[in-house]
Amino acid sequence: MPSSVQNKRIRKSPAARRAEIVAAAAGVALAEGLECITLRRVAEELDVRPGLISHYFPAVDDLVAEAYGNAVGSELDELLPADRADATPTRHLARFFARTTGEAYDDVSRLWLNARHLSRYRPALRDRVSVQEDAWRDRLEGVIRDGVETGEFRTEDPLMTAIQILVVLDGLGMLVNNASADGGPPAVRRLPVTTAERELGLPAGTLAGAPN
Amino acid sequence: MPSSVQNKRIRKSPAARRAEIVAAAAGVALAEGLECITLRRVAEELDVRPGLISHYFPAVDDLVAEAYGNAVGSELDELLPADRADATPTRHLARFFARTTGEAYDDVSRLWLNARHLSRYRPALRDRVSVQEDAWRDRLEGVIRDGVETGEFRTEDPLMTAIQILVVLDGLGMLVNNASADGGPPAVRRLPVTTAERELGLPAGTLAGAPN
DNA sequence: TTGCTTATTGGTCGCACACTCAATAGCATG
DNA sequence: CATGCTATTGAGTGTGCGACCAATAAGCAA
Repeated sequence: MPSSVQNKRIRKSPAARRAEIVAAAAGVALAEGLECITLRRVAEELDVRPGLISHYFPAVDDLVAEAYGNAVGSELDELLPADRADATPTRHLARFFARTTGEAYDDVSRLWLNARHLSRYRPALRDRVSVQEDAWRDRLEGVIRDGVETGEFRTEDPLMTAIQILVVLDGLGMLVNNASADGGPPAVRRLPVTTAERELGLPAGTLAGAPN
Repeated sequence: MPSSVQNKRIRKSPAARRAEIVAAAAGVALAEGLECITLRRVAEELDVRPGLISHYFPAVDDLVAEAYGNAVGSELDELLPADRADATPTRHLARFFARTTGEAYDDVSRLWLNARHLSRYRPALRDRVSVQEDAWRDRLEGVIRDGVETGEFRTEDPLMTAIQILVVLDGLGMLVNNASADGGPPAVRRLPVTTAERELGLPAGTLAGAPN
């Protein structure tokens, strides 16, 4: 008897099952895109019947929004941990750029691009994107503000600087599905770092390394 | 008898009909998005039967790519006319930014965003996006290069400058479906102009006006 | 006017989707 | 061990999509 067939029902607590569903949907979103979050696809992922997904998310749009928020939210925690007690703002920013420049970040770029486009048609998702946009901007602004206080950075408007960095990052992210092979010449890939160093009054190369 | 019902067939030359179909699809793409280019939707637009669209475009993906190329290509001609014999590079750039900053440009921003995401799934579209990307970059680089020659602009690397401007423009375009109301504070909306003036060694405000 | 080429139609097929709901069966509780 | 709650299933509905193809008629040429 093939072990892949699930002949016995597995009954879980609503909270656990719901979390499981969101996690599976987030995985699909990152790997294949938000429009691949379908009742059938997510159900298959968890080896349950599509009706069960509908039971927890009567409107699939809400699952899409939730999955997006989950994926992007935990990525932010990875990128700019909320409790940054141990390292300097400079090291935090360097870590930020090290990760956002890596190829592993492409899936995240794709997800942002995906979500920003799909927002056009799905109100629930649009709201979530706004929330995450604010969260990313606030978190980055916080780091910059800290750096200004310690004297590591120099900028008159931390918020504007944060926005500027994110705009450049988004602009490069637009190319992720397209850029011939590697994503263009190195000078282009380093545009976000260059922008940050310029706007923060840092010598070139300060944020380029790859610390812990 | 209602005039809206088409009881008599209208037979056109293949070239004319094909152009008509592409134009209609481009309109749908700009107004509603590339995923709304369906056999049924385009046929309705032209008051013909869906089968006719299939006849001219056996694979709908090719029509999508063609419609995108048509819309974005003619927008580029509007933005940066190929034969720029009459005005200075500065005036051309000012015109460029005047239009790209206007609200009327939002549909174009949406289309770029749309196309860049959809490229993930549709190879034909992906190729077209690459072509248009190159065209926009080359055209902008040309204007910058001219300006450097006349001494109006000052930059060591016209290509890199062009890319930088387009990246910022794309980054702002990411917000088009989302940005609360107007698209953020004025300082943010002017980011592309600010970037251009900085990178071209121009005094602030040089490119901000709205010439012819 | 007649005939012929072919642009255009009308109808159909199969697929994937979200959503609904009564029936079923895990499993905790007593 | 028996029972009740409810998580889970299975089956079905309706919609919109791309693709396919034989039949039809527009309009040019003879």
